[in-house]
Amino acid sequence: MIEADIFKALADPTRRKVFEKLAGGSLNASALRDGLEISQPAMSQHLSVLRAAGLVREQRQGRFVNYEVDPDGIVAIGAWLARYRAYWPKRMEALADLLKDMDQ
Amino acid sequence: MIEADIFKALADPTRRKVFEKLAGGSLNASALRDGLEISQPAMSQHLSVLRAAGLVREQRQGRFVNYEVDPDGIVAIGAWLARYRAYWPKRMEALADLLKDMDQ
DNA sequence: GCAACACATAAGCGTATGCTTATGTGTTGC
DNA sequence: GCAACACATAAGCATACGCTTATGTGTTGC
Repeated sequence: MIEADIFKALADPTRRKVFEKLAGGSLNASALRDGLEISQPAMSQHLSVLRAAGLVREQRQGRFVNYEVDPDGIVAIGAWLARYRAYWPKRMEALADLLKDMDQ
Repeated sequence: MIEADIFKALADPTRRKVFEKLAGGSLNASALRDGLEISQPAMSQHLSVLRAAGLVREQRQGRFVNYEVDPDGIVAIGAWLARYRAYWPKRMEALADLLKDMDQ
């Protein structure tokens, strides 16, 4: 059950901040530490959790490891959210189109 | 920051099961226990967490308390997801309409 | 080769979380 | 009133989680 990992990963405020940073573009682990007062191992562990959840993917470049948002995680959340379509208010009706595509 | 509560609430597998049950319709705390091998206080605590997160809302009816999905929680998740629109794959493009409405 | 660097992993520790049992609060119906 | 019921809260406990320091792994450039 990957959605378990996703919600657990996003439950931590630091990981959400990291994810949000990556939404602005690809960054390596050191760059991600800027602003966040956190040790290097802590960041490494957080990135490991985000990666295991499918929210982030990595790409080695020399001795740097670049991280970026993994669309798969985004899709998984969208798919989960789509299951509760019956409770979407009218202004979220547009999501119905998403569900339609995902069912295929 | 309510989205912190939302993701924390959904990080627990039992609470996700409860939420999914409620997606099928309003239920009271005892009925929600059916199938889930969990004590009455545990369920009460889970419901408290879900309610604090805005995912669920309650309605007293005599000595029963009926719980139902709170659309506010759904919208909050949708709004969060909308922030990462740039990383949605094409088949999630429909969500763009949601973002548009939410920005108003 | 080897020193410097970027990152990952290991081990240990304090706190948060989810569970249990016990008890409290509020409602129903006799 | 009071017994039965539905649910909430309190207290205590085992485990999970996030952090730290220490160390390991892999890459770069001299």
